[in-house]
Amino acid sequence: MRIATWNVNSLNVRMPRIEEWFDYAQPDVVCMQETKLADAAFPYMSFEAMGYEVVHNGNGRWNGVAIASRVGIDSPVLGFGAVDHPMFEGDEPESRLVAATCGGVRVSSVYVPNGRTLTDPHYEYKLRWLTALKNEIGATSKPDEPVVVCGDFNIAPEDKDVYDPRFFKNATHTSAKERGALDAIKAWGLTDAFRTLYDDGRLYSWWDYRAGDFHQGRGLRIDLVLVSEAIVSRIEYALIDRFARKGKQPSDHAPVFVDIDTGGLT
DNA sequence: ATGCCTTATTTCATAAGA
Repeated sequence: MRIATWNVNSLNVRMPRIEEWFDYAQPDVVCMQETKLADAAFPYMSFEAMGYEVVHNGNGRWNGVAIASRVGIDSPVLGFGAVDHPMFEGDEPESRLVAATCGGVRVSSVYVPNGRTLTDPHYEYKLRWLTALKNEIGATSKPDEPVVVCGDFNIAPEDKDVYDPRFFKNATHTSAKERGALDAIKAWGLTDAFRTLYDDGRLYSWWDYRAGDFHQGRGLRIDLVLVSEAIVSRIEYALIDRFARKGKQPSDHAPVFVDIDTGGLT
């Protein structure tokens, strides 16, 4: 089973690139983030035409997460179901989490809040959100089950996941508290699947649109596929597909996918 | 080894992204 995560940065704008990518990458499950759509506006028929079912959690202009699957979508849950969602400024809950069982694997598509700066209220919100995610996973799954939590974490796990650690020292996406919150999620029983196959730096999943950052190798690895132990032993291949970051109207994120042998899981 | 910000909306300006 090929499972991917991709921050598409507007599904409307990206649909041609998404259809291109589905066609040549042939993913079985794709977790998308930043669809920037309300549920009613989601182009379900376009995905059906490609052979995918979709569950989407979106309420409009910002955020929005989805799971597209051609191996089934069972028991979908939109947002935080098992624990109170982390409210921010009294607003409606933001659309940053959706989960479903696909091909015998419990899959979550997550879009972790950006945090903005270390002194911005959104930074504390980001930390609260990560704690809520950890609690949600713990309340809905067991570590010995096949679990995949993937998405845009807005955290670079290590300095080698950052093009210039000096620039990002004590900054959002790299701070000790953020990495600690990610480590707490991993400590439940999840492993960064990409890092089981690749040790090198400069393997980024996001590059700023500005200043030719992509072409000059200035990026961050912030899109992660976290997998439980039952999945780690089944990893066959993984890749960050930089091709999808090139060309006409790309997202600023590249898709990341992991191939796992699901024989016997379903 | 590719092309020098992009997106949506409360649109000709602003907020957000990471």
